[in-house]
Amino acid sequence: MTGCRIYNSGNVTERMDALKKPVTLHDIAREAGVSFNTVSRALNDKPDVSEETKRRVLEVARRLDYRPNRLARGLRQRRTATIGVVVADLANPFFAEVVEGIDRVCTARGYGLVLANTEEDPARELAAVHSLVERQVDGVLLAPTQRDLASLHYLVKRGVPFSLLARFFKDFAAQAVINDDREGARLAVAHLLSRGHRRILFLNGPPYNSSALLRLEGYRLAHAEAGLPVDETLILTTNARMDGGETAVANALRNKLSFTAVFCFSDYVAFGALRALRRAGCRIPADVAVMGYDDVAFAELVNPPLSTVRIAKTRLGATAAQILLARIEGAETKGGETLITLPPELVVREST
Amino acid sequence: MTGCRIYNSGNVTERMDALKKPVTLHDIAREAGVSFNTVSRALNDKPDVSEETKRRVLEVARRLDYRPNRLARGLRQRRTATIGVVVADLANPFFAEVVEGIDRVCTARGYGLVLANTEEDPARELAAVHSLVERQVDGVLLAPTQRDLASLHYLVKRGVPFSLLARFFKDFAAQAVINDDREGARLAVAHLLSRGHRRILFLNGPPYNSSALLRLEGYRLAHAEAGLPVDETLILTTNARMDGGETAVANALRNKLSFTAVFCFSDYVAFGALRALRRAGCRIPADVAVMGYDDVAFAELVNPPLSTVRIAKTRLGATAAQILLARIEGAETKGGETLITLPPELVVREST
DNA sequence: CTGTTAGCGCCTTCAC
DNA sequence: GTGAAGGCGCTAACAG
Repeated sequence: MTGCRIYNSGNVTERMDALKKPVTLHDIAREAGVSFNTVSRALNDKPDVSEETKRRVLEVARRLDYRPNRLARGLRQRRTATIGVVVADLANPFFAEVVEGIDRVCTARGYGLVLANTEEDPARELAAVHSLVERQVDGVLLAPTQRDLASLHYLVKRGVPFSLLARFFKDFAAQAVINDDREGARLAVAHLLSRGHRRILFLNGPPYNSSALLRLEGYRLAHAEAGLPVDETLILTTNARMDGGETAVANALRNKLSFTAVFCFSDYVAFGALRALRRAGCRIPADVAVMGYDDVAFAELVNPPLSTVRIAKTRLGATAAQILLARIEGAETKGGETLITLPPELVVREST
Repeated sequence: MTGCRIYNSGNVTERMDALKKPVTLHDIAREAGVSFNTVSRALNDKPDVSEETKRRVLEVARRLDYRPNRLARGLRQRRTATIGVVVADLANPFFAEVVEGIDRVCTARGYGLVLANTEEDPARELAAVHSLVERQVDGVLLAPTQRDLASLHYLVKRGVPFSLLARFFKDFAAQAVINDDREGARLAVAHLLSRGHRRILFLNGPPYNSSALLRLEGYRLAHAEAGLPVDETLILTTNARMDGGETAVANALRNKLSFTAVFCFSDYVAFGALRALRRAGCRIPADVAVMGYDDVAFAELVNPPLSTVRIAKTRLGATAAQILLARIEGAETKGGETLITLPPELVVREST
């Protein structure tokens, strides 16, 4: 609080201006005895300025603790060194880890992050994108709800570069970093089948979600490869949250659906499924086996440790950030599609 | 991609300007046949403008899909309708849930969030605060590393309102929303003592952390109330992450430290402890009981379900956001200290 | 009720 | 090498 106190001795006005207007280029210019844009050049390390004045300017700037106003700079330069990140649900550790990867590369390269949450609501997604564009972010990283293309259309219309996180569109060319969901699901289901399971409940995500679609293909493929039929009644749609898994399993149980294993859209969903199963007195994996997807940090800690499919989550985020920054800093116009697919990895623990 | 395609028919320049400069007040003004600040007034719903022109302006704005440039607005108004959030670790579900609470009230009141991660590194904390101030955020919500006061001093010097999340300083007056850590720890340890445990390993956080300090007091208090001595060798310091709990327990076991229960600084730490214990073949709670703190969503899912102390996490975040916004929108200068303490709640599950 | 004027703080172009 | 204008897009004063 020392900086707040107003001393009677000395120049009171001097003392107070810590609270008032921040120091600007003009203040430095006056103090250093040069014009205010010489200061600008010195601070930005531009060529046309003598070593001597540059030194003096930097010294004064440091003494006055100058901080550039990024709004002004952004307004002038048309770039803000910030990127917008739109995810579905921060409470889901999957996204938290993806954001960590994003944060790592962005911070390292001097970019700030503006975060927004959609809760899988397309209206919130569009609102978030609008808000980010209004804030003049240099680019957007987005896990789209996929209910519609409104937010993406808006981004291309405004010429804002973006990359998709973990999801992509078949009929809309865009950069995206995804996981090989079809293969991951195939691995998971093949594992379950190899353990002798024949009735595998599939708690999938919503059909407009590209991961859900591909994982369904993987589910079918694994069955086909084993020469086994698929019972369509075992394929359920859930929201991608814990409560989704919980209610889906509770319903399945109540409806006397018969199954010996459940494959979940995500670990997060699987956690809910575990809870419902446990509550119903099922032993895992003796009565029913459970598989998740993502390999979130907590997957190995739950009871029993969850078998799952690992996605390199921080790498996914980091990669998406890298290709986005490359596009931002390279040729602005180089739109085009780049689909980077990360390999999934089967992780067998004790729930299967 | 439709908006991207350039048609040969029609006015090509017209078609392309979707990619070029965004529409501004001037564009609307020209189109609507009024002056550009009449547009401003109409859009901001200012009193001095006729219903008729307002209607027309709004119509044109909507047709052109106008979005205000928030940099320009912020520069002019000296407020940006964004608040900065600085947390220690997004991978820790505790912070993820706190941020959810913050997000909820901020989004509802039209504020955006700029997020930064410190990883408990004071240098990163200071850098984050600098960056936020440069971006002219209207206020900051901060979980300080507490290693020093540099970032807080900077905020008061610049006159940026802020509130502290979950931590506070004894010798530095500031708004903060915290949990009653002393009481929470007392409840937890009393519970353990009542179960007959006499040698309770305490995996505390670092001593500069206010929660760690108070929880230590609670630990001692519970012992005192029971008329029991405290064995100082049972009090360990860990970083506040999963790996901290894991290595601390591993070391304790290797050093043949004798204990029948372990009380952890957080659920996150407890998860690590569980892992180490399990690896060493300990049965929980038969061989050693484990308690966490926070009651994170996953606490009830781990093996065995974790006894812990509940903090109202989203409420903590939401409350902090509310008092911050109140200060921002109310009298700017009303600094002062407000310490809001949320009550903890003992949650007994199967790990004790 | 509406238009004109003047910046917010910074960077860029163009003179000197 | 340095300084003097001009303007990014917007809002807030003051005229009319």
